[in-house]
Amino acid sequence: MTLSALSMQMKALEAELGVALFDRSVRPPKLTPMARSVVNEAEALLLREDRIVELCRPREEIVGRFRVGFVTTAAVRLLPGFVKNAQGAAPMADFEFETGLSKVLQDKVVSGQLDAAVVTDADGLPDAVASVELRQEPFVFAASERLMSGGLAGLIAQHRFFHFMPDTGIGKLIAHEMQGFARPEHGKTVVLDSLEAIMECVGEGLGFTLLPVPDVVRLLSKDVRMIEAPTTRKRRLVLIAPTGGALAKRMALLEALFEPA
Amino acid sequence: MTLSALSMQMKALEAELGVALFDRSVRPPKLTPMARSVVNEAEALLLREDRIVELCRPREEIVGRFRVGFVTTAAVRLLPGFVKNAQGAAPMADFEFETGLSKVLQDKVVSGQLDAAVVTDADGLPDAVASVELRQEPFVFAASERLMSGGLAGLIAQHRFFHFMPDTGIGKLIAHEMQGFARPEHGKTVVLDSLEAIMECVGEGLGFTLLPVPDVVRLLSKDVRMIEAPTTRKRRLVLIAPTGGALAKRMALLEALFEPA
DNA sequence: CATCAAATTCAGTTATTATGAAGTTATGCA
DNA sequence: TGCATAACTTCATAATAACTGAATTTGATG
Repeated sequence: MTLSALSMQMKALEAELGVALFDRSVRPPKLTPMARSVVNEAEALLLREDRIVELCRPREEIVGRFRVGFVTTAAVRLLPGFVKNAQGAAPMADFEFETGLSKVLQDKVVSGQLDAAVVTDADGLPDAVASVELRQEPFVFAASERLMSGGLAGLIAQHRFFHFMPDTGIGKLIAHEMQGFARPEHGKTVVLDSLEAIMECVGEGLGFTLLPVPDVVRLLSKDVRMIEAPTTRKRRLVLIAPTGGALAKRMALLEALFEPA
Repeated sequence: MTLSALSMQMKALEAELGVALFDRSVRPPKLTPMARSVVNEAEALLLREDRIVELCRPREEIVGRFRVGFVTTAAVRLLPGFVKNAQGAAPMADFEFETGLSKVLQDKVVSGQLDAAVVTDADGLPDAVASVELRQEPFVFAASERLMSGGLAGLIAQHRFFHFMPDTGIGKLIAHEMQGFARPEHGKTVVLDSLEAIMECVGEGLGFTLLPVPDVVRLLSKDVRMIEAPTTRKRRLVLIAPTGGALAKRMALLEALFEPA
């Protein structure tokens, strides 16, 4: 850079900021106290600018701000561990989270509103998303010990059934399994959208339910016993991302963030 | 800004950073996760840029990074209060400090290496500096009670004199005063460059000294008594700044930072 | 698959920034 | 103190970067 160009820039900056930055009564011109403050700030500014370039340097690590969805029933158990793992294994990445139903999250992944989501894979995934399986969770019947005297068949035939939302991922699997059992016609099924509420009712001896093991275990109260479901497909928790998207190639890295501590 | 110009800037930024920022397979193009991170950083960057402009906005307050000198013998007492006051009354300013002899600091103010300094005004100040008086400190004789029996005249005539550096601001005033007293020819004067050491010796009963009141008081040990000096000029602590400099007009604001809490 | 709107590319223009020569101004030495 | 010198600034001009509008390509919609 020419001295003349520098001089013009100096003048221009003084005009722009509206303050005297240089004391030209001496040679070489010296910085005013105000200018020293400006330099201070400016150096910090340039350092931050470098951080953007640094951020974009190619590396074997997840970098970016990702929007990740968690199906409500899994968020409680998977999200805390994810945040913790991300802190250590993906410090250059940050995440925005939202929870919702599997179907909703899946649509948002397809439409690009989410970069990835953890959903229940009940009836297959569209081609538009790539997926990896995170967990397989078997279903169990759960009921108070007092209702168990008639065995599984008696339990199902005689007591109230607490059914988690039949139109959700988990719910569809539950409904499917229940078709194999004879059930009284009316008034014996209660649909609820809260795992916590279901398990509370079960704990009170108000009936039985059929849910994935980890949820039952997490919300278990004393006197409640579990009976393995004989035929049900397991609940598959899968991580999905748009096919061909940047994340689809990084799936393994992202998947690692879901490992139990 | 035209859409075409925007498009070109988008492409240029991607080339500069070497990463894909936009997913152009959809309309409107959407940000990649990496781009969202970049946006995050960039917004913070712009905010900091505004801070520089804000810094330069004219206001009735001291703004800038100032280099201030404190004469060594005053730094102990004045600097802590100054820092404290500055925190409250001049939050937009910051300061670099150095300590040294009055003469050295004064030269640095004249040459512009310092923006201001607190010095002892022993024999007048050059035209090149503006000044305000911060403190007037009378001199006192100090000696152990045991040496006081012969009064001031006896003290001076018979005991060892601890003389603070005669070539400094304070030292010159001390030397001037001592000319009015008859002193034994040889071996009775010890020159020291440390107020602390002098007062320690005086405390041990090894002789007497003549120093500004605040320093004596600060370092007083038991058994040491003070006698007011009869004729001495007081020590003047003055704040100086280059004449015509930016600070010379703001002297009153700066002076306020030296007010006792 | 055709159509339309949206985004990009390209060529030309304008605005910004840099250069080199000429003119000022502080500094140092007689 | 005054003159010579080097340092800085100013000005005219050249180089570069950014912008605009028309033409083209490309994703979205029926």
